[in-house]
Amino acid sequence: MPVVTVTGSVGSAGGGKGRRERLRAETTAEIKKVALALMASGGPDAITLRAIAREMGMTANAIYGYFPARDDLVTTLINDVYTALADAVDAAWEAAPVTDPAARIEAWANAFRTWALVNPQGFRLIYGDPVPGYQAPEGGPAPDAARRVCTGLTALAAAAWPHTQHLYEGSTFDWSDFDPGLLDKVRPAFPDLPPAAVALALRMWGHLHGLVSLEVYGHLRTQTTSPQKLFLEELGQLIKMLGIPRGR
Amino acid sequence: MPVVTVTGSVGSAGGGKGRRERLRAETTAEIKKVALALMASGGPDAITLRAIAREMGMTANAIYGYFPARDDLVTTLINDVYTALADAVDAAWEAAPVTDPAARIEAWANAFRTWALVNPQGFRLIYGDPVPGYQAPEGGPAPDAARRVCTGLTALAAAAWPHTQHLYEGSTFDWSDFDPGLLDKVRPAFPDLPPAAVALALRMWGHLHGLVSLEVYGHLRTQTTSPQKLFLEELGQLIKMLGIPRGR
DNA sequence: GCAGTTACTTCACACCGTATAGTTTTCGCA
DNA sequence: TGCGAAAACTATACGGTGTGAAGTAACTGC
Repeated sequence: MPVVTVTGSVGSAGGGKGRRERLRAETTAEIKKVALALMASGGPDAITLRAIAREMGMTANAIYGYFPARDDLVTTLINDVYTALADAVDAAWEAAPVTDPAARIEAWANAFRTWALVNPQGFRLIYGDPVPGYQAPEGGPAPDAARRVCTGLTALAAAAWPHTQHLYEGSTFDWSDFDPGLLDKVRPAFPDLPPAAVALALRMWGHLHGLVSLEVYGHLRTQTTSPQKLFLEELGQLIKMLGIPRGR
Repeated sequence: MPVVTVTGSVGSAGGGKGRRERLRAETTAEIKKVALALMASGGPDAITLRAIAREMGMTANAIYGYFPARDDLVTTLINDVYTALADAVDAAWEAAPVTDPAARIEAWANAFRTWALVNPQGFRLIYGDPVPGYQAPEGGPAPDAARRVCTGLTALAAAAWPHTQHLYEGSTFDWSDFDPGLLDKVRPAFPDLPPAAVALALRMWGHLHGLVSLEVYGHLRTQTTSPQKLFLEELGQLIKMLGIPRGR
C-alpha cells in the first residue's frame, strides 16, 4: 500500500545546483521522511524536533537551519500528506470508467476511506488537531491539496448533476457563497454547473468526511461492529439519492 | 448561551458528609472549572496541571490528590463536556413538537451545530485529538454521553422510519452489526425498529458530524463563505431524503 | 590561501507530567 | 482536651518539549 512519499526525494541527481544545495535538499528530505515515520508509528504527537534529530544523529537545533520553526515543518508535512491523499483519490477516480459516474463516486469514496484507514495518523494530521501547539498559517496549511479534493468532489457532483438537479430546484445558492479560489478552479472546468452543484459537492464531502472521521477517531467502534458495511450503505444511498442510473 | 457547567457544583450545601469531604468536592469542582476555562480560552492544549495549579494558587502536584493522573482529569472533562452537549441536543429535541418529526430533526441538528460553534474547543476535546499525549480509557472516555447522542439520533430515525423504510428494502443489516450496549438502550425504546434504522441513525450522525467538524476545524472556511447556508441545505435535503411530509 | 558563508553544537531558559520525600493542617476518638 | 493518624499540600528532582544566543568547524568562491 503506497503510503506517503516525500517530495523532492533523496535521489542522487540534484539539478546540478552544486553539492551544497544537493546536500541541503537531501537533509531536508530526510527530516521529512523521519518525521513521517515518527508520525506513522506514534501519531502526530511524536513529531518532535528532538526525536527527529535523535533519529538522524543530530542536535535538535540543527533542524532550525532547514525550517524556521517546528510549525513550519508541520505545515510542510501536512502539505505532503494532504497531497498524497489527493493523489490517491484522484488516481482511483481516474481509474474508474468515465461512462459510469456511480463507479467513479464509489472509487473516489472508497479510496478516501481506505487511505484514511491505512494512514490514520496522516488523517489526524490533516483534519484534526495535529501536534500540540500547532497554529496553521493563514489560508490553511495545504490550500492546494484541499482545493484538489474539493475540485475532485465537484467533478463527481458535476457528473451526477443531470440526474440530481431536480432536487435543487428553487435553490438559493449563489456564486458569492463560495470562495473565489475554489471557483477559479471549478468554473472553468465545468462551465455549465450552477452554484447549487458546488454545494452538493461540499455536502458529499461532509457525508464522507463525517463517517470516516468518526471511524478513524474510534467513535464508531463503540456503536457498530462493521463500519465498512455502514460506509458501503452510505455509498449506496448516496448514489440512489443522486439518482444516477446504475450499470454501465 | 449556556456553556459547560461543572457537575457537583461549588454550591455550599454538600450532602452533610462532613467538612473534609465538602472541601474536597469543592476543590475538585474548582479544578474542573479552571480547566474548562483554560480550555475555552486556549484550546484543549492549554489544559495543563501546572496552569491549573497556577490559577488556583497551588502546586501542580496538589492536583494528584484529586486525580491520579492528567489523563483522568481529561477523561472527566470529556465526560462533563460531552454530557453538556447531549443535554443541549436532548433539550432542543424535546422542545420541538412530537407531532412534527422534521422540526425535531432540525432542532436536534441545529442545536448540535450551534453548541459546536459556541464551544469549538469542547468539540475538539470530545471528537478530536484532545491534549498532547492523551490516551482514552477502554470503551471510550464518555460512553454514556456518546450513547445518549446515538440514542437521540435513533429516536429521530425512528420517527422518520415509516416514511423512510422503503429506501432500505433488501437491507442486509443485522442486529449483530451493532454494539450490544447501544442496542440495550435502543431496542427497548423502539421495539419495532429494524437494524437498518439504526444504520440510518449512524449515517445521519456521520452527515451532521462531517459538516460541523469540517466547519469547526476551519476546513470549510476556505471553500464557502456561508457554512450556515450549507448546513441548512443539508438539513432540508436530509428531511426530503427521509420522505417526511412537512408542515405540522 | 584566505575570507565568508553555511552547518552544526553547546548552553540556556521556560514549559510540561510526574515520582519521591517531607511538611503542615485537620479530623476522630479516648 | 490532647494525641495519633490521615489527609492536603509543598519542595525537589528527572526527563521530556520548543527555541534563542553564542561559539566552532567545515566547505566554497575568489
